[in-house]
Amino acid sequence: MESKYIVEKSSVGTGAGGADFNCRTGRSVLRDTRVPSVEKTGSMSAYTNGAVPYKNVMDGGLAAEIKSERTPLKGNGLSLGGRLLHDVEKNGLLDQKDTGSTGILKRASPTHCLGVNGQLPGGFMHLDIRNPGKQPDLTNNFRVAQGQILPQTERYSLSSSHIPVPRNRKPSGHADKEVMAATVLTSLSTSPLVHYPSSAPTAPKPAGRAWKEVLSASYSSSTSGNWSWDASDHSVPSTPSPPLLNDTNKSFPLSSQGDDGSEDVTESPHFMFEDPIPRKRKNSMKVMFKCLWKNCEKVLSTSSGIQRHIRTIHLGRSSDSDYSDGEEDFYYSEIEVNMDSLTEGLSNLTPTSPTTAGPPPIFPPPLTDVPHSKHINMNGSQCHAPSLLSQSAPSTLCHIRTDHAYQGATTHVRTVSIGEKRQPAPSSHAIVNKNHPLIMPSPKSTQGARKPRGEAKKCRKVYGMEKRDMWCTACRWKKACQRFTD
DNA sequence: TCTGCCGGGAG
DNA sequence: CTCCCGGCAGA
Repeated sequence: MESKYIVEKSSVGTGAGGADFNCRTGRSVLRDTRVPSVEKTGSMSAYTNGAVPYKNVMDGGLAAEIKSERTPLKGNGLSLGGRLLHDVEKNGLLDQKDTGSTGILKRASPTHCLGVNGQLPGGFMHLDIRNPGKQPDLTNNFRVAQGQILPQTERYSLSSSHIPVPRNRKPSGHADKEVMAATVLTSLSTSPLVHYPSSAPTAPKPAGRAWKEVLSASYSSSTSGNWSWDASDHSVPSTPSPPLLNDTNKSFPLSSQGDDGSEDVTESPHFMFEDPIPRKRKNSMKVMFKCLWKNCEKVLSTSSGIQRHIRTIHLGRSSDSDYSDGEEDFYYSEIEVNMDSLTEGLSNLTPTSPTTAGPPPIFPPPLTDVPHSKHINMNGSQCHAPSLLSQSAPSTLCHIRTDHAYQGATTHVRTVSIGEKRQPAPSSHAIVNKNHPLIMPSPKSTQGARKPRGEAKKCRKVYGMEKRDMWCTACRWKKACQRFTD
């Protein structure tokens, strides 16, 4: 067993890292300690093929093997001896599992699922993002993601893609210069993304990876252009065109070949680029920077300005200090403002929406075709970017779609058996809560209302432990007796 | 202490 | 999903 897992890991090229980014929700999957399912649903679908079915077979065999071992124990009906043996066997199993890198899997949390490679479904991010206190986690997760989600051999592409909030980021004043420089570079070339196929050093890049590189570009500010340009300095820039990644995507079918389980996942890489995004922007369009802090709709024309605003007003940091840990980046977004109707445009940017009610700050979906790189991670990775032509689209579109995708990916239709009176599974709560956060009754409301014990003798009493196999299933499972109901 | 069964883990 | 079991709480 141990060796099997080792083989699996090496064959795939990643270890527990992929496990941490199993963005499938639902108990069974998150709890599933088998590597294959994780890889099927996680990032690996974009990078590997062929290994997954093989591993499933092995797991199936393993399960069968265990089962067959246990069967005789069940049969003898002796609780004590059987139990002891059973426990020993269980311990053995556990020991084995411990060698299978299951611990990390168990810790996988939906809120840690990041759209690092733009493939992960689910609407988790905005949950975390709302809470400023979570930001460090967020950044750490980014780092973890960068380090683990990719096979070793592919990390080269991430050398400059330290997407997490850069603790040592240069002060925002410098950032503007960087932005300017990057923009100039960008304007000299048609689009940095066009170079991806030709400049790829080795094998074709899956879209996910190219996507990461694009993300990295916003911080490397070297050759790949910068999406976070400052509109105040450039009236009509030749914006780098994210949609070109779509072409990259098409060039490499590998990136889109996903197995069944990751269909919703593989859909994501091109979420940003589905639209034939217009490279030419109207002259009247101008990028502004909008504070996303709840109830704060401050819009400034420069990123440094908005960062300063956030830093001083919302984060409570010293205004004269130029220190920035980059956290401000999470609290503002670039918006594209039609200067012809600036007022009207801003009125549509209500940062909150009924479907995203929650603590501040709430991040509306990106309304611009040049979203801030980090916002691409947060919002874009979970939803198809709203059509860039539909600037007037409701700001809730992203979240709505996210929720749909989330449901589609998990689709928990809990079937409650007749005798079963338990509450819906927690996972169901989670799903419903996402859509109806305000009207969900508290799960606690029904707690404590334990079903009163019935008067009828149950299977246990009637048949006794000796004839346990005559018990009803529920009794055997220590559930509410279905045979002798009250 | 026995018993029913809820809640949750494992596969 | 089935199967199992720890542990709570009523009898």
